[in-house]
Amino acid sequence: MKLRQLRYIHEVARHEFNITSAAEVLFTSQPGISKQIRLLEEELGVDIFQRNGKHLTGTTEAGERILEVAERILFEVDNVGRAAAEYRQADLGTLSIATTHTQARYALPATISLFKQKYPRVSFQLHQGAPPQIAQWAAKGEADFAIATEALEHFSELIMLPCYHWNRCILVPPAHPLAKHKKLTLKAIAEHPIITYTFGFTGRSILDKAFKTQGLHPEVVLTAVDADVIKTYVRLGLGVGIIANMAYDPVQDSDLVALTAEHLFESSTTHIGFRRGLLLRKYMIEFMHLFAPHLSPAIIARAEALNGTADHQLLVDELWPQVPTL
Amino acid sequence: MKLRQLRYIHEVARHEFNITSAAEVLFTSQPGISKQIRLLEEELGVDIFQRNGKHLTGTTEAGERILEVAERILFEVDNVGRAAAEYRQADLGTLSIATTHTQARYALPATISLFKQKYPRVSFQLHQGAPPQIAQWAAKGEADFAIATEALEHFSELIMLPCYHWNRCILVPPAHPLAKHKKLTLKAIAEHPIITYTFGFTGRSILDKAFKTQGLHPEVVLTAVDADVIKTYVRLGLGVGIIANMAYDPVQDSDLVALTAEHLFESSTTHIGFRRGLLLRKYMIEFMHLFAPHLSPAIIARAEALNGTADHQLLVDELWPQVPTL
DNA sequence: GGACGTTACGTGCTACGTAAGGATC
DNA sequence: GATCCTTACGTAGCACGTAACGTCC
Repeated sequence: MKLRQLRYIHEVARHEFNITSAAEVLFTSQPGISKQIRLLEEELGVDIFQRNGKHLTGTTEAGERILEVAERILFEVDNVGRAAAEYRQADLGTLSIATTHTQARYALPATISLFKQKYPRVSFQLHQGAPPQIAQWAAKGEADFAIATEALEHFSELIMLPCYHWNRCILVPPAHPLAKHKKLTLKAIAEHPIITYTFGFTGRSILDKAFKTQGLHPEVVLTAVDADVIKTYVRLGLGVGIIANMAYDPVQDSDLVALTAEHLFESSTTHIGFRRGLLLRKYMIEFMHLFAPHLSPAIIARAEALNGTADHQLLVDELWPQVPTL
Repeated sequence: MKLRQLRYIHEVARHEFNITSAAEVLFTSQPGISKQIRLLEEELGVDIFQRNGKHLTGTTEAGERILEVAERILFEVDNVGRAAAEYRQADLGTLSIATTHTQARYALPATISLFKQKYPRVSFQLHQGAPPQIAQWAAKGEADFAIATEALEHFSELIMLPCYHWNRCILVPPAHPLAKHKKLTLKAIAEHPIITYTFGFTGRSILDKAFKTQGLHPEVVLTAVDADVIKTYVRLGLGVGIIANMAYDPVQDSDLVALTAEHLFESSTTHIGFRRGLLLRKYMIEFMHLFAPHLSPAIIARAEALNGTADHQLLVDELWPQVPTL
């Protein structure tokens, strides 16, 4: 068994069992891959791929399991590279973050700016996506970190740490009747058309829960992935915006009125997640610390050591009071 | 990076950084290993081993981390082999169990006998050792299963499942004053010299705790790893034996009197543990099931999926009532 | 001086790419 | 007919073993 063979079967599986396109990505010849796959199958004594004549159509049951393990091996091989890079040049490397619009636009810029200043030689990548996709990127090792408020908790491959709590505000044009309210209620809000986040984004689930528990059924006229779109339609008078606090900019959004809604909704918590077993470079730890100061290197090391065991929740509970609220 | 190179550095590290002896074990030449190590270090851009002139003296800091990851890779490579073997010939393979004397002598024979009958083509190995060593064997992948009552809980690399609860009995010669007691007390026992298990074996810690909480300090005149030695000295009249229930054989030990001590001591629980991420062959799952019938394939699959996460304890709690008492 | 690691060198294996052949859709 | 995989074959690189050399203790 060779690492090369594992790379080949992995890439072929990723390319819907098309050897030709896998060969292109791997910068090698198609017959080479074909041959190596055969050799591996021969060595292991089982077929990995199902074949229809000469065409690969899928994996065998054995292949399924072999591919899972192969994926872990390739991930660990990357870890060897990271470990070596750390001691070769600690300030050189890559940092790939998968996150949502809200984080990328409002929460991360300050941290990234600081980070780039401190680690100019780290090649920084930011990938924007929907929460489930973000989680998957991190789980598959295609991104180092996932930063999001939703959908991370169901990936047992990810080690999750709380970064900050936040809540929402209500956004209306100055002339809107709600703008005069001293103390908003859910009932008052629910009487107007609502513009807020798409389901599955930026704590939308908590928002729905709040209305539901009071038996309210507001009319949501528009949902968007990002606050900028929401603001645009609030400006057009289409409805009342409900956005994350940090998405309201007192200067740029001075033509809108923001009313606190912290007493109306349970706060949400944004988490950072990384794949179990990911070898964390020093600059990665530093990045987490910059983004969430309570995540000290020592705390992160503990989270790594616990590695998702039963005690992880204890660590999070211990950490909880220190998590800042935005 | 090649798998071969990882095997080389792993084996060299295991052989106290002696390339020559590693070469012997790997059935290859010493210069070959030397060369490959150099190539790997060159490729990674860091030294893995510390050198004093031409002699290897230890690992570098980077090497330490690289070796850790390499070890995991090699373990996963074995998993690929296991996965393939499973589908090639499901009833062919090896099963290596690390356990203590007590388990090997009293708890396991019945299961092993059944297992060998059902899987005659599985090469079965049993390694006896002290609990910490057993745990380490399983954690390092040198044994598939660890079965013991003590010292397994502190290895986070192991997934542990409860097999059975058991308690102790008091063993005395027929003429001994305790033999007439209707209902034994700790105090009565503590007045006699005690012969029992060595600390760290077979639930010894629970035994000590029971006496301690009553403020009793019995004189332990002899400790042994196994009940056979204990019985021998009880027969010689050296003291009162305290052994595991299952170690008393009514036929063979008919010259001794066994008095139940279940009301005196907290019961102990024997666990089976396997390394996280170990690819379990069907016959391995079957073995666990034979040994502990409540460990059904479905339960084991759940334990595997939880993989030591926070929910593992919940599974164990759920399982607890079904764990038999011997 | 003995054990150990490295360098040098010749050999054989093997992974590769190109080209040709066959199967599938 | 286009796409895709396999077989065939020549080539280049590389890992290996032996032998010779240098180094450490």
